Parts: sequence; C-alpha cells; structure tokens
Amino acid sequence: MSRQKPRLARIADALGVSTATVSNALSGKGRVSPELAERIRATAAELGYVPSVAGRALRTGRSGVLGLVLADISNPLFPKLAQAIENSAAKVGYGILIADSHGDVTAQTQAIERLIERGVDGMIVVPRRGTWVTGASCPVAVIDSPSTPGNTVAADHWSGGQGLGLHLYSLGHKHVLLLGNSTASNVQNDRLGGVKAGLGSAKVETIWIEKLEAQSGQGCSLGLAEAVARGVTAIAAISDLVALRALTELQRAGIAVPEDVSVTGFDDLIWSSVITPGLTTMRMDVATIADIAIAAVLDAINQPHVAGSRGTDGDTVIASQPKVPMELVVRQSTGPARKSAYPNDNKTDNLTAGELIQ
Amino acid sequence: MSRQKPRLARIADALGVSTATVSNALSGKGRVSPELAERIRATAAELGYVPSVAGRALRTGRSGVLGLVLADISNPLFPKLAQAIENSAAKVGYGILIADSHGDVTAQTQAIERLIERGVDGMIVVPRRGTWVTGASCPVAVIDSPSTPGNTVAADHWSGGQGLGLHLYSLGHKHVLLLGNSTASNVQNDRLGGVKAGLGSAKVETIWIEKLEAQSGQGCSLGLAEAVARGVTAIAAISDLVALRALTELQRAGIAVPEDVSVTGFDDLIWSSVITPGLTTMRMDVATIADIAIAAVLDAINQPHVAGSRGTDGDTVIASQPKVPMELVVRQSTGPARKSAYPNDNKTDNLTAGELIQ
DNA sequence: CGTTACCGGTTAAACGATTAATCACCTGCA
DNA sequence: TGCAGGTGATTAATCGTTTAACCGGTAACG
Repeated sequence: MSRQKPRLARIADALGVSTATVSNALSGKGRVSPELAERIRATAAELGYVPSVAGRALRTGRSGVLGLVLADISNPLFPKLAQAIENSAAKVGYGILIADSHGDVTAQTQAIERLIERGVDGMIVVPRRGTWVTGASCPVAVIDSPSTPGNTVAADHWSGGQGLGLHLYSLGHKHVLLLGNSTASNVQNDRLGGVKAGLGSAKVETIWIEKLEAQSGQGCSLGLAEAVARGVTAIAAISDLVALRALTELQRAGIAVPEDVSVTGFDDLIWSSVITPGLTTMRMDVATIADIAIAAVLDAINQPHVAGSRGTDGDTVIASQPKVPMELVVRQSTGPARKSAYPNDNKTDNLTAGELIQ
Repeated sequence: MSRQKPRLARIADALGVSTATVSNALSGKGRVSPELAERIRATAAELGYVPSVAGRALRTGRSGVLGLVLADISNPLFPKLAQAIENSAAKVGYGILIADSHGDVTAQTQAIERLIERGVDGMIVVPRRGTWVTGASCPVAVIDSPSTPGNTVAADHWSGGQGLGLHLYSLGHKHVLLLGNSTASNVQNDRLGGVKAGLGSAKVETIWIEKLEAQSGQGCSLGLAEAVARGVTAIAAISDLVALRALTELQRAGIAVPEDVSVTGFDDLIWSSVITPGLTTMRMDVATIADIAIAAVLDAINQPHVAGSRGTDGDTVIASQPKVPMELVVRQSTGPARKSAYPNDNKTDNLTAGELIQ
C-alpha cells in the first residue's frame, strides 16, 4: 500500500470539492455546511491525511515550534523542566526545539540564533545567572527568579526558603548553617534570604562553596563536622545536589541525620526520595511554571501587534502570575533539634548510636 | 531600522540578478561566476539574510529537524544524552525536537506521531525497555543495548560491566553483591552479566530491587548491612542512582565505604563526583554514541532510496559501529577488600573508625 | 418589486526557496 | 562561414496550505 502521502488536493478530488473548502472544513474557519464538513473530516481521516507543516508555515508565517534554551542541559533540574514544558507545549499544539548554551554567553547567543534560523515562533529561556537574553526577534519568556528584571515567571524561591526556615524553626533549630554556591545568583540569594526570614531569631551562618573551593580546591571538605561541633543543629543547602554532598560528608564523619543534625535541600530531584534518610526539600511546581511561560509566549505571538515597535524587539514577555508557590516535602532528613551539645557529651549519644543499627 | 526580513528576492533585486542565481550562489550548487557569487554572499551577509526554513522545506521536502523521543525525560541520564545529541545534530545543521513518552507504549506512539506530523526527517529513540518502535514513516535510530534486536548504537554495557568486575576482582573482592532493578531490561542484564564475567571465580549474589520492593514496599531497606555481615565486601549497583541508595543506606548503618565495603555504579551522573566518598562508576561515551546515531540517521535520509520499499517502512537504521566502549572512572568508593569478617570482629575495626574522623 | 444580506462554496494569489529547462553569448574548430 | 559545445545567467514551474476576493442563488425586507 505505498500510496503517496495525501495532500489537501487529494481529499478535495475524492469529494469533488475545492482545496479551499477542505482547508476551511478542517480548520473550522471558513463557511462550510456541517454535513460536508463532516464528510471531509471522514475522508481526511480515512486517507490518513497529515497536513504539511512546511506548507502551512510558509503561508501563515508560523512554524508551530517554540525554542527551549537552557544554560546548561546537564543541570539536574532540567529533565523535569523540559518534560513539563514539552507537555505544556504539546497541549496547545506546539513543538519544542532544544538548544544548549553550554553555560557561556556567546554560546547562548549562538544557540538563540540557531533557533531563530529554524523559524521558532517564540522561545523559553532559562538563562545562566547574570547572562542576558539578547537579540531574539521573537517573543521570549524567561524563567529565572522573581527578583530578576525581565523575568517572566519562576518559582517563588524566597517564600520557599521561608517555608523551609519555618519548618526548621518549628522543630526547635536555633543555630543553622546555610550552604550556598555563589552570591551572584538571584535564585540563591532569594532562597537563602527566605530561609533566614523563616528562621526568625535563630543564629545563622553561611558558607559559599564557590568561594571556599577557590581556596581549598574543588571537592574539598565543607567542614560540616566542625560546624556541628560548634553547635549547628541544622543545615539548609541551596539545592538537593549540595544537600547530598553535605549529607554524605556528614554520614562519612559518623554524624547521624537527622538525630544529630537536620539537612534540607531545594528542588526535589529524583534521588531525594531514594537516599537514606530521604531528603526534606522544597519542590517547585514545574508544571505550572511551564504552563504560564508557554501561555505568556503564545499570548505575545497571537498579539495582533503591539502598537509601538514592529519587530517585537527581543523584549521578554510578561506573565499574568510571575511567582509560583513552592511545596514543602518533608522526609526523614529533618527532625527536632538535639538539646545537648555535640560531640563533647558522648554519653546519651549512645542511644542515637543504638538507633543507627535498627 | 525596521526593515522587513529580507528574502531571496530582496538580495536579488539589490544586485539586479535573479533569485535563482542567488540561490545557486548561496548553496554553491549551480553555475555562478566566482566573483558574482562573492558579491552575492557579501550583500546577503550585509542585509542579514536568513533563509526561510519553511520555504526550503516545502520545496525540498526536508525539514532539517530530527526528533528525539525518550522513554522518560526525567531519567537522570537524559540531560547528558540530550546535550550530546543536540550538539551532534547542530554540527551537521540539524535541529532537535523533543518528545516525552512518559514511559508507556501508547504515549510513546503518540509522541512519535506528533514528531511525524511536525515533519521530522528522522528520529532518535531511546525506548522504554521492552517497548517497540512502531509506525514511524522515517528513518529511526534506536539507542538501547547492543543485545536488543533493532538497536542502532549503544554503549557496550557488557564490556563496561566486565571492566567494573575486573576492577573489583583486582582489588581482591571475592564476595560481591549485585544490585539490579528489573530482569526484563536488556541493558541491566548486559551490565550485570559483564560484571559477573569480570569477577571470574568470585562469589556473587544478586538482588533485584523491583522484586524486593513488590514484597517489602517502595523504598524499603535493601538489607545491605546483613549482606556485609555475611561476608560481602563489594556492591556493584546497576546505576549510580541505585549506588547512591546503597551508599547512603550503608553510611546510615555506620558501615564505612570503601573500608568495610566497596560500592560501584554506572553512568557517572552529575552527583557521582560531589558525594563523599566519590563514586567509582562506569561512564558511557554519550558524545560518540550521539555522533554515530545522528550519522546513521542522516545516511538513511540521504540514501537515494532503498531499492525495495518506497516508504522507508519504519525499519530502524543500522550504524557502522554498534558498540561504543565505556570508560571506568575510579574514585574513592572502591578500595581493597577487607580481610577480616564483619562485624563479628570489632577490634581492628577501630582503626577504620579512626579514619572516619579525619 | 427592487434592494440588500447571507449562504455555501470556488478562484486565484500569495508565502519563499529550489531546480530543471532554456537561452543568449562566446569560443574553438572544421 | 557554419556548427558544436561550454558558460553564466534567467525563466518558470513547483512544493502544500491559507485566505481575501468573488460569485450565483435564495431569502428577507422595506
């Protein structure tokens, strides 16, 4: 059955009507009698008609494809985000073309250019911190941080941090260590700022890992055992990845989580639930974020045309709801603050040691 | 400067030549005098000409886009793979359209259909184990496992496993626990089969997690402490994710890695290097795999047309080199097998406990 | 009864690039 | 001089869809 792939004309011929009528019937736009429309749909389905995107794109000037550019695809959060965006886009009939920007600005610009050449109708960009989206001649939605200018939509990192802070505070933690990577990131500042706010009067220290590693070398110890020794009862990490690093460093040092110290992360990555103890973390609602971002871009695309600039001059699109709440996921890595100092008193600790075995 | 986006005709007008000549000059195909070609290229660049993919696609029947369908985008290995494939495709001027198949077969079929409708020239599929690629009317490359029929290219999981087994064996491990998820996966069977082969005469036990969890519930203990107690000195996990689960379960139980037991994974995921101890693992060469897969698909696309079936009937494409070697990454999670039994002898163990502090 | 409005379609012109066919011109050779 | 052959460019058809414009016919309306 090697029939040629049917075009509009073939199904028009089969029914003795014009291609225009078929087009109208299938798109439901023009004026076609209901019964004819039905017959057309039927034969279209029967013949296995698949519209040619190329033909349509050429005529309408729309490709039906959006670009997704990510600062660094190897970011562990990317899979969930890509999945969510692809789903949201598919729901409204759009495809997603991916582009990796390897983290640096020139590559990001090139990636954006490639997408433009491919004729995307719009783009979703998750930029590298600090970098700026530039020179896109189509609507662009930016997913970064609510406190970043030009941001379209993002998780409410600050409130999320606050929720985590409150969680720890309500467990009685009065001395908390914060683990960040870089002070240059809005997302990170938002998150840790929120945590501090949630912790209220508790004592707070902060370690910036990038700075630490610049001195002590990549992958160096974070000195968590010492921190616990000087009274820290909880560690709030900027991400699950950092939390994991902290958790294993603590466990390796024989410090029990959560009995001796609680640990929290951010992102709810895939492994957070399979490790022991399960990681208490703050999850972002990627599905909602994706929906909003896609909707915002589509709005801009379908805008008759903004009065002023004709070129849609690379301005990033704005969304109805820029902040999306995060969700606290409580697992086993957080618990009540220990009362006793550590590890100076090695007597009652035996009962935690006992728990270790179970 | 809101000039209309220049078409071929505009640059033709600017030089007083025909569009055909411009097209020929830019593509280097027809006969154009060198100097005129140069002038054309110059003004094209000056005017910022960007060819319309829609127009070209309509005429040539090629979209310049490949589809990438993944069983489950949230697979932690996906970022690296997607990145590699996007890179390889970009090198040869192709774009990558993503599609998520949510793991189940119907969704996978739908995803493939969506890609076809979008007019992709070919596809790369990383199928869910067991599922079969069906009904694609374009060249398809499958990345799964060398032992899967229809596979185009994949990492040599068996040899990789063997390498891991040899590594452990050379460290003196004579009693090894293998951790798999499901016996239904070719990849997993290849990997563990290879490990066994590499371990030679060593004693080997295997735990299939899916089976275990069916009895004892999701996220249950894997009983690793007991395994160590009965003499296991090394644990080879089917993936880094499982290795991580094992590592934290061990650490939580106060068992030192690698002093008391060595742990290995597969994949070299992003976190493998940041945890303590760093995970010894087997990395697949995603870049090479991507290159080969892309090349195979492109070959099929550019094939004048296979003598027989006109429809390129969904047969998966074959590659020049179906197996790509894996690379052993040795970190701190593996070490010499302990000599003494465990934990029956709790005397010399103090020295490992001493090491814990450092 | 004449004018208007609508209804269910058809015609034909784009959209932008590629490419086979054609053509004018020049050179070389008999 | 006449003809074959090559060169550098043009002409025009084509890909498949959308859509503004048009059209004959009928019903409504003043």
